[in-house]
Amino acid sequence: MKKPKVTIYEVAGKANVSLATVSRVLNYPEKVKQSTRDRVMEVINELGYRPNAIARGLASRKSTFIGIVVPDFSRASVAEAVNGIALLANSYGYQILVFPAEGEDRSSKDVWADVVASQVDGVLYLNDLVLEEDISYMKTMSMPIVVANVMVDDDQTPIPTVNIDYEKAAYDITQKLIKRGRKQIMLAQTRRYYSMNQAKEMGYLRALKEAGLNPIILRTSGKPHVNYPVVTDFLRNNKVDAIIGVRDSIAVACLNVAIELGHNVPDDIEVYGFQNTRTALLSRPQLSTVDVPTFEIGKQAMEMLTVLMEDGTLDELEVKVPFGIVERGSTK
Amino acid sequence: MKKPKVTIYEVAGKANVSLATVSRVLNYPEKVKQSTRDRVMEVINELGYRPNAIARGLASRKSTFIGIVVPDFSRASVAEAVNGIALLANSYGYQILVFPAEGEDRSSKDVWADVVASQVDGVLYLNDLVLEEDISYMKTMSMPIVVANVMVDDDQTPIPTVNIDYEKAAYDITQKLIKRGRKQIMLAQTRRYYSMNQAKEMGYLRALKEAGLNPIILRTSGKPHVNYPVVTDFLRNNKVDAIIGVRDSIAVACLNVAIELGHNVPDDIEVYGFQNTRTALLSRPQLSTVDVPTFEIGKQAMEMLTVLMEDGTLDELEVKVPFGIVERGSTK
DNA sequence: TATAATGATGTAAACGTTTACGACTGGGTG
DNA sequence: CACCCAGTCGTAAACGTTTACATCATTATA
Repeated sequence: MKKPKVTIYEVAGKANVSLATVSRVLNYPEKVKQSTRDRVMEVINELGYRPNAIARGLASRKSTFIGIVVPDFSRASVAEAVNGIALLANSYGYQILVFPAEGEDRSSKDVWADVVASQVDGVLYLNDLVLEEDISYMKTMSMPIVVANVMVDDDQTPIPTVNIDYEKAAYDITQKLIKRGRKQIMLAQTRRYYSMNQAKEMGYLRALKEAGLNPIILRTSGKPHVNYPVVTDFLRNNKVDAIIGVRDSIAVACLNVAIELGHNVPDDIEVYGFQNTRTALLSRPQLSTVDVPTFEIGKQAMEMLTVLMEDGTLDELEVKVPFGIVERGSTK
Repeated sequence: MKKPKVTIYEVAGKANVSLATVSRVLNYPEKVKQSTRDRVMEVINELGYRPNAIARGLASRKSTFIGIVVPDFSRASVAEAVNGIALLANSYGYQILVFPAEGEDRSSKDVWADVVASQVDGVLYLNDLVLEEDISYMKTMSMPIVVANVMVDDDQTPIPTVNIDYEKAAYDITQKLIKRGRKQIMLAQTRRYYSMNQAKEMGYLRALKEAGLNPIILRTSGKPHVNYPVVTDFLRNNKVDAIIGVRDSIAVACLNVAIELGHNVPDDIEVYGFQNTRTALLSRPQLSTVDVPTFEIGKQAMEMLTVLMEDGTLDELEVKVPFGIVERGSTK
């Protein structure tokens, strides 16, 4: 039952070489002669030897661990990003360590303290609810960090980020609606402050201002069950001919309410969402939405992190991956 | 910029004690005199000392790491479970290491090899697509493992699992439908083999058999865009008065198609889903579904793992957490 | 043929902890 | 006063690697 871990010593012994040589065939194969390399590899396979990652980390002073600090895995945007990260991390030989960021009794301070204690080589920050506190911690850390799918307000000490241009995306869809003659365009915004949603609002406002239209903004929760009554109430009392939801789920809620109140979608009211999640396909009519390539964002972020860890510096501090706009039944 | 890591030596020096004492105040505070303990703690805070987790792991021969092997974070069931795991792991002082299980070029063998190399103290397996190969690996490992939200076919060497009784859940809702007079009850099943979905099918079949009814099973993909045409086609050619989808998303797809074909939900056709995800709230009518407490499952699994790691053994090898059935507009 | 350069391997010191063991106190016991 | 014991603390050996440096063999150069 108990399988005694096989160490580098036993491999060395059985292969009649020193442990340094074994280490070398693993890390710098070109530095050891073909014949001995083969012999060592054979023993390694025979014994099923796997280097102890912990010891390796200690000796080499790099852990080959990267940390991801994440508030909530069930948010579609982070889950997909994690998938992208995992894919790349693995092929680069990095292991992923998870730092949950949203416990009741867990302060930013605790989280970042854990991060430094864990000796990770780099950190990916995926918290879309951006905390000022976190930002300031990140700035003082000497560790490679990249931030994914978060807007960090521009500043003296910039932090590497990757995301899409949410401002422009919102601007684009708002403008589309305007061009189709819509005048009362409502933005269904979250109550809580999310940097990305703020960016969307800016784009929305910019487009409206250019067209000389007035904004109609409803701030509500992201949770469907508290959503419905609020939206229903709002839509009863305000005349609206288009709706942009900052998330697909919010947009779908609005869409459903609109239909229930007797409006026709998309004839009376057009609806756009944000993200292109699975839920966008499950509404009737299906939801038009901004396609955010979250998986791609995760991959990009990981890519940036690896070069940051290797070179210590980055050419592009802020990469924007392209977004798409997918038109479905909820718009014309 | 570069912050030199502070080690236990510096703390010891500044506090005028040996490094052993510092280590002791961290690990066995009761073994050191109050006054020196205070003094050491003061220095620790002053210097911002954090023990190097890697070195600690090497010396103590336990890593305080646990691994989670996960196929896909974007599946709602695993994302929530991970949240639960993270919450508990943290309060127990464990760090979470991620082992992605579903790369194109990654075999089970690779995954498990990584797991042993990483020196984790225990493993949580969340792959709902259960691979025979993985199971057999798990059985040979000497490591504490618990499997969450997966049914492992009973066997000589049982593996600790936690999930809900999917068979019974399916049985229960099927029976409810039968009692309400439904005769043509269709099961919308996944094409791919998932152990849990298999269990649902068993429960469905059992209830039908007891009532002397014939099963109507449609096997299709879980993905909405390939779903719709298949379901549409099927529903055109088969008479059905109730539908059970093995996932909420599938159920919603069926619900939408049914309405499009002119049926009335829930009068002509009742629909049940499985999982109680957000999407169940976003359909019209809202979806009745089996509530699977995934978060709770994750917590339980982590709980079991900790006792397994401490004691090396478990009283209950198979815990079932209670499920609920939530009735909404899609059923009567 | 002597010497330098190169390649292949071994030796041993790190890396930052934990922990068995031993040494030193001081107070209670007989 | 001799003894023992509990409470504290320090010493030093692990833990399993990586890697600078030393060593030795081999080949190229003059």
